[in-house]
Amino acid sequence: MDLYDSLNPQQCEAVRHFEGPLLILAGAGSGKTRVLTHRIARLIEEKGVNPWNILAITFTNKAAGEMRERVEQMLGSVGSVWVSTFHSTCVRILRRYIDLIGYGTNFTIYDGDDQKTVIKEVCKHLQIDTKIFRERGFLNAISAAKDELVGPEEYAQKVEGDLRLQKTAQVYREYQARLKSSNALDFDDLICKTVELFQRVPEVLESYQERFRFILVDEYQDTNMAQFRLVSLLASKYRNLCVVGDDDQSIYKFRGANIGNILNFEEDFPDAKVIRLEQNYRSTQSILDTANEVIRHNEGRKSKTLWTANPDGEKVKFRQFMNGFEEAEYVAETIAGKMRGGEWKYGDCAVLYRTNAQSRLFEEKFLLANIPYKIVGGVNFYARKEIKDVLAYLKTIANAEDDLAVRRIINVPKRGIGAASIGHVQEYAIARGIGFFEALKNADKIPGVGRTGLKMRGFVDLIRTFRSKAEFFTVKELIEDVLNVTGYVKELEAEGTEEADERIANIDELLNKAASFDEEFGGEEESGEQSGRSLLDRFLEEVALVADIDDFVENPDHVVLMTLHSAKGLEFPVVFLVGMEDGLFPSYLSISSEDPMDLEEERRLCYVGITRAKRELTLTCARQRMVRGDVHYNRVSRFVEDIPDEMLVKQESAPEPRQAERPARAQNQTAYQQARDAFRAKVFVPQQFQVKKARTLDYGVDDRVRHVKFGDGIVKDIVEGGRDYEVTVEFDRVGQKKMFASFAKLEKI
DNA sequence: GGTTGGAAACTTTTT
DNA sequence: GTTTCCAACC
Repeated sequence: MDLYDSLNPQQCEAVRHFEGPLLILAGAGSGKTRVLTHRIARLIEEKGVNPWNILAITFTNKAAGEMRERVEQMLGSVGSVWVSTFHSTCVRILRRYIDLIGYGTNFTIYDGDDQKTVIKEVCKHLQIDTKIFRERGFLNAISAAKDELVGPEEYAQKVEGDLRLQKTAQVYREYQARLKSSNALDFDDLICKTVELFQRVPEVLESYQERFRFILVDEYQDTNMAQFRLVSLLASKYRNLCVVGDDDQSIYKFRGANIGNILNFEEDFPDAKVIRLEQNYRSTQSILDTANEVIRHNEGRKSKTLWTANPDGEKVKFRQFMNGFEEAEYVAETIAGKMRGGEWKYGDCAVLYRTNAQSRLFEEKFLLANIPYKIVGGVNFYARKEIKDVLAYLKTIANAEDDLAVRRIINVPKRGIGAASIGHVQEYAIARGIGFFEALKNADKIPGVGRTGLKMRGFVDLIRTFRSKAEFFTVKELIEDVLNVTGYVKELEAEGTEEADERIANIDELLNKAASFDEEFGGEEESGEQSGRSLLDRFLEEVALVADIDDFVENPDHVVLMTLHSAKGLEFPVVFLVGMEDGLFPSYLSISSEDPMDLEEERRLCYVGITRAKRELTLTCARQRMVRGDVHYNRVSRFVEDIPDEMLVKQESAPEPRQAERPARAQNQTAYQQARDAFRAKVFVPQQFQVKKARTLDYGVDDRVRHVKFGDGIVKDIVEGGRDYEVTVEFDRVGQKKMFASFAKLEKI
């Protein structure tokens, strides 16, 4: 058996380890997935462990899918090895036993939007002024409490004395009560309700302990307290727990990840074996040196130094630009240049940034340069309005208790059921302690509803019809039927706007996903865990737990744009790490935070970014950047300053590639190039004005001037400011306006 | 009950 | 700069 041939000694040791706790500290690119898959293969093949007894947990579906695939490649089918994410593992357990702690097993899962809706209603109900107490704050606090396994009651006890926290406790309690009455769980609940189940019903815990005799956890540095407890409970009987992680890549503290879980593993499991994987197989020496220099500045880490047998490669490049436009343009042109060279494909390149908002500039430039690209993240596909609408129909059909879904679609498309009537029904429902849909059935008896009751009756019948069809329809057929009967797509078609077209395209995409789901699971005999659950239920569940990154496929030939967080676990030959500016990355919040750990987390994020690169890495930044409409002047990121000069190729922002290519372009001006030049002119003119400060004005007080948007008017006042003139104009049509001369481009008439 | 315009919030990262 | 939300009108 050549299981060990391709492994280095440390990897071998990790694979060979059989029973007892094992901590694998795996540096970036050190082949941890390979170790995990080999370990699973060895347990089954050499140690005769029943695949049924193995549980492998990851954070994303993508990681889970990859691992399953790789194990299958080694062993053939591994149908019964349980490889899945924390969240879907918990859902599978809860679908089976959650009735033991008072929920229905057909519970729905609320996403972030749903949570926000509930919080809003709670605030209204408790008469909390959301101008003073922000909804977001409540949600964060509740999520943090759940991460720590603190329930509403315990929370209320803990916060005595502090008014703000007491409000939070009130909101928490009401929020949780509403979720329960809707038979819904939020993401955090999935974990903590599973823990609660295990603690309250020892028999269930025991059965899973028996089943999962060997547990492997990936990305262990990102586990929070609740997840840690979950794993500990499961592993406490056989203690065959193998965790893999890298404290230097812990970047989810904001989400409750507790870096202590990995740093203290040896205390929690004193007999743990610890193995370090320090050989990197991914990057060149230059890239690795850079990464080591950056992360070296962090305190409180398990010391390790990555090394590689790979060649030095090219030095890491660093460039600073005047503004974000030039930065994006440089990246676009550099990528275009690489394509002409023939050595690289689009798919080899990735642009990584700190915040999603940065993607727009790159998107614009890539469009103009005809560079195929894909943006990962931003608005999750399943969070889009049209998708949520369709899914709300499906949820209503599947789970009558999901109030949120029912209320979402009761008037979509318009049925003449307005907010007032909905309010009456809801009051009725709350007063009687029944669900919203249940109340709807009695609509004609509810005071204040009046004739709308008839329309509500119609809606109830509609849903009933769908329900009976759902018994024998595939998911795709059901969605199509909903769209046809309700006229949802027709309404969009009638709009005829670009936006409506995009929504229709998204719905088509959803139909495709439904079709492939039907194909994959439709014919399948319902097996153990899933028995008694309809295809529709399972579809909704799958859809509730996917992240945008999960749909990311490596092969297609397009440049990928994503946040540093999304990029974790991925690798690319050519990486552009953009926006390396103090205030953006590290973020302003982390710089001004009292807790130095916040800055360390940003530095780890930077480390993650650098180590995504296999062959070439370019760091860029801009001197001035538009943030929320106004200009910020940023210094070069301190992380770049951490890197010794001699390790970087620094180039000042002289735009030589552009000049070099000009002549060629002039000869062969295509339509798109003209369009691009026009766009460039449009974009850059205001920038020039800004720099030039409009020294002289060709109009004065009392002159008549013309404005592009406001029309004609009379100049009332001109005030000289620091670097511009503030002009007050009395317009004929729109009245008095104040504006800056360099932006307003007023014309004397 | 629906439409529209203006104000306000947002931008750190997400299963 | 963009999106979301709410109030005032139709």
